[in-house]
Amino acid sequence: MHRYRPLKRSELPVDTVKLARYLIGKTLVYDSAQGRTAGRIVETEAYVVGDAAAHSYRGCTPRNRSLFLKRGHAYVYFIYGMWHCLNVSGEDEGVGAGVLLRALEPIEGLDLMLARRPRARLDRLASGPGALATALGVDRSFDGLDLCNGAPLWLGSPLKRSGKVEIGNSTRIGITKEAHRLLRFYERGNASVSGSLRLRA
DNA sequence: TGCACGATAATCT
DNA sequence: GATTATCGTGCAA
Repeated sequence: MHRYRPLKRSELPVDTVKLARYLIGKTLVYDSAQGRTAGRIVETEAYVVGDAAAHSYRGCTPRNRSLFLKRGHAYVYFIYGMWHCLNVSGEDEGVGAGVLLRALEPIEGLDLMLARRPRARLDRLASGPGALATALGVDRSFDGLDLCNGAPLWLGSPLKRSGKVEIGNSTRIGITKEAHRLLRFYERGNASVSGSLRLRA
């Protein structure tokens, strides 16, 4: 069995950038009707206050209101007509900012993830934000969910693991505005980080 | 390994 | 009507 426990909201750093870095190495668990899928978070991006690339930049709208919930809530949006992306709100209530979860290293429920993404290699089942949401079965119905309050989708403590984990820092992927900002965090060398070799070095 | 490209729909202006 | 925080395929090297 794997040993991890739900994180309390009080354990989450209050600043969105700190939260993005903090979440690397933590776990994300979804207890669905079909069973549990879980993974180790290996790639995140921060979308901060005053950031033109952030969905919250133009203020609160019906679509992005979950980003304005206090830290630890899910913001799920649909993009490119095909994919869902899962974010964690990062600030106090009324402040719009969040962390995009970009990749997981699969830990539990690999068979279930594979059923949801039949063509994926095992270490790439949840590599990339759209793939991550698909592998877990996350969609818009999860929008606004509190991830720190006993919901079936939750953030968990890290697994014990030997060796030191180095956290890399780079520009964010797939954006045009504020493209120079170093707000992407990832576990160096982990095969489940999205993209090519260069992006996980 | 590294590009280009097409599929596809909600949201906001 | 423009925009978009993507993925998988296909082809070149």
